[in-house]
Amino acid sequence: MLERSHLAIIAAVDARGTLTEAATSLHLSQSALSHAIRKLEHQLGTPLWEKEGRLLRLTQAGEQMLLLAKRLLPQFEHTEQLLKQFARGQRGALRIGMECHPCYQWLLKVITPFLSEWPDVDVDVKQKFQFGGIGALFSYDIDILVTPDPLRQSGLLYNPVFDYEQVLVVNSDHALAGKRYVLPEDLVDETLISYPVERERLDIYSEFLSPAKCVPKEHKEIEATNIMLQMVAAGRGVAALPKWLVEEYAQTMRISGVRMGKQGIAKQIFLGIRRSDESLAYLSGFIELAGRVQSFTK
Amino acid sequence: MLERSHLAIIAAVDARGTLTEAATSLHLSQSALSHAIRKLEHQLGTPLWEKEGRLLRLTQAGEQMLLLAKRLLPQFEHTEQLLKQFARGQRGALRIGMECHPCYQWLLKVITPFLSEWPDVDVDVKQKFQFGGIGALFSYDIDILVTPDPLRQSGLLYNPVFDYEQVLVVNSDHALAGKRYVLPEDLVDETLISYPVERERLDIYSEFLSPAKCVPKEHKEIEATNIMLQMVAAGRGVAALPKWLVEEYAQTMRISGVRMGKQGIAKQIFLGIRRSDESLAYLSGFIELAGRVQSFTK
DNA sequence: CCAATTCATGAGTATATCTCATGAATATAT
DNA sequence: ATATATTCATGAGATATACTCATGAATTGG
Repeated sequence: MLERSHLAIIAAVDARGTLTEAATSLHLSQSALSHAIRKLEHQLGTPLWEKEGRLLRLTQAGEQMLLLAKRLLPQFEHTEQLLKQFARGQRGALRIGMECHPCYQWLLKVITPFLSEWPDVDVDVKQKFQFGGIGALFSYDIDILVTPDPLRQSGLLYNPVFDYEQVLVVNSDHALAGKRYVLPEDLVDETLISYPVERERLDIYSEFLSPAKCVPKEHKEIEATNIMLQMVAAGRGVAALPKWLVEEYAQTMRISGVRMGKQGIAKQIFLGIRRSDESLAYLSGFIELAGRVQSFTK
Repeated sequence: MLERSHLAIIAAVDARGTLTEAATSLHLSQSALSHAIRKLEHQLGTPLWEKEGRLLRLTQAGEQMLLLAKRLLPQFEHTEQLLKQFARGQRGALRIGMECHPCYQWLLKVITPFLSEWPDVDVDVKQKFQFGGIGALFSYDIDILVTPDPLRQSGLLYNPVFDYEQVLVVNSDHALAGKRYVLPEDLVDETLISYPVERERLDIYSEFLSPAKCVPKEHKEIEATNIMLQMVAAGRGVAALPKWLVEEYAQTMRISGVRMGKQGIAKQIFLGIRRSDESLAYLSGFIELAGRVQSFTK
């Protein structure tokens, strides 16, 4: 069977002119090459070289093989380079899954430096999962999951990347705007605006309203953070969002954040990965970078 | 070093799904494959597969390698096919050199059946040689030499392919047209038309005129056989050509052939090849075919 | 929960490959 | 012309590689 080593031999002999020099360039003895050639020619049933004086000249069959060598050898080398980069974790595709709507703003701040620090790693962000974020991790649809719920499972690894407080966002002229904190009862006459996810996954219900058995007067769902805040600024409702996000928007919009409950709602964002990917350099690179960005936004 | 066998493995595993089936398809034991994979992954420094349940799934590095395999393996196979054809002598390029101008007509009759009998062999005909026909053979400019002069040399092999008589061609109304044979003296008032080669290589000089110390009144050189005969038919001169060729043209032109000297000039055409090419099937095929065509033209 | 199937592993063997020490043929220099 | 250096070829022995066999551990489907 024709092997890469055979292609290397024919290319080396062509490049160096003599068998002896080709041998040294391949870190082999001249004898080894001679034997290898003899064997190959015997297998193929046709000579690849003919002796001309004390040098060798390619036969037609040899020319064909040289053609193949010149075509294939660079491809072997290229892929070897690529695999070396994979081995060092320098190259790959990082598919990020999001289970935390407002985190998108934060994510962008991580992705920008990541892309320049890992120029050979492609990044993709996905937000919809058929079987939830963890399912997407296990089914290799994504490589890293941004989530506030670290559902510990064997095979997964969670890294906390930042803490924040979830606050109520209201119009700056709203009666609740100046308060130190709001109580569940304060919202029974309000219109609540949230991302379109199940209520069990909204902290304002699970950690604030539901324990007090309160519900808002109305509940609207809006996908885009920006629009959501436009609505709040227009006095059309209230929302629950990370404090840092609200503070950012507050510079250009008439909105304010108010603590929910006396203790406030403390949240934490985790990056989940498959344990088997733990050694991937660009993955740990991403997580490390995410930690740095946290302190920046604080 | 990445080898073809590695590409074969990754392709087989991809095609069959399991390592076990891939092993049998490669005529190897499952253990052999497992060892080979382990070693390769260790060399590369990166896993190519990850276990998923009891099956294997490709990593990103593995995907890259599979891509390479799907690209390169068919090329290996194609060239192997080609080399097999070379080995059987079914494929090649036959470069024919001509040292015999009128033989071109005859050669065409050989080439036509040859092309259909050896569909994978390309044919090329060359007529000009820097260092003569034999030099062209030795320098691999041509593979077969059509010549009337078999200059025996070690390393060359000559095969006679046909005998013919070189005759004088005259206009049918010429005074010499009806004669049994002409003598050198008959040509001293004639215009001789020949191919543009040195006189020593023209038989009409070396074997007919020169021994009798005769020269024609005039000597013109014309390259194309057809034009040469047009001139003869128009009574503008006489020429020396193979008898069979003259007889062919005589059917449509007013020309006749006349023997030169009482014995005539007997000629023989040889096909010369390099001894090292003796085993090339398509070469012996050509020579054999040339012999058959001879009897056809006789 | 058992039987079947998967891949992994260690040890021993077979095979292929390489090196060393030559030889024969050819080219180059004296 | 003859010596000398260089080429590729070859045989034998050493070394490294690859393969098989027997078995184990993990997973899956009935």
